[in-house]
Amino acid sequence: MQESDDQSLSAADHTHASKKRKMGERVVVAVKIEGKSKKQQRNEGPPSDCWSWRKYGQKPIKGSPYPRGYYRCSTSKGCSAKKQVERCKTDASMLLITYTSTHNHPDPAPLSLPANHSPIQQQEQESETTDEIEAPPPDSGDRLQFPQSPGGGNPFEEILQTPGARYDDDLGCELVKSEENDFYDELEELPTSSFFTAFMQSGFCEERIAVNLS
DNA sequence: CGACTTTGACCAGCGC
DNA sequence: GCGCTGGTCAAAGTCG
Repeated sequence: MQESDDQSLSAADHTHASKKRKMGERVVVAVKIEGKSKKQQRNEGPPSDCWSWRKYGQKPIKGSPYPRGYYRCSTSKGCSAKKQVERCKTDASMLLITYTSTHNHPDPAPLSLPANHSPIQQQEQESETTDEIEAPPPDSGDRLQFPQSPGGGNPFEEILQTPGARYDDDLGCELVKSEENDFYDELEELPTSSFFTAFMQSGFCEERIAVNLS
């Protein structure tokens, strides 16, 4: 379904290249979500970032109770941008979004957050809890609540410019806590890669924390 | 009807 | 070299 024709060219090309653990640049973003009803899990997903994403796979990840969802940019046909969404194993209300590759097309639309960003709507905390946590669906809504950056500035920059910065403080997510944290340890390093900056400029409009894995 | 999600299978990288 | 694991493919089903 996905790569057909024109795309299969590049796809076939980067299918090999991008297959497994060799993804070049990645940006990991930690996002806290408040509403966790099933409804929200279904209709809302990872923070909407201006682009539309299409899910193309989901896999249970070893060491994590939650599956990881694989999304591909569907905004533009030939776009190779992808992202992986998984829940923080220590805090189901945290989403870890890993962006790989860059969009090879301009912003889909002004997408303005303010417009359709009905702020913090997650009053909808039904009684259904996280019993069935599944990989969050692609972004479509904005009912996710993102932590405010302490400085009121760009959360990315916050981290980028704060070498020892950890996002758990602001998010209330104890990401760094025990021996399992080698995973998160990797997340703290934030080399300002060109990819990252490009990424930032390309329409990243939610408040979230980004971490860069290298 | 088109776009998207779900799900199982396949393939390739990595560690032992 | 083998097995494990992660990432992708592709068919079928669902939804608007």
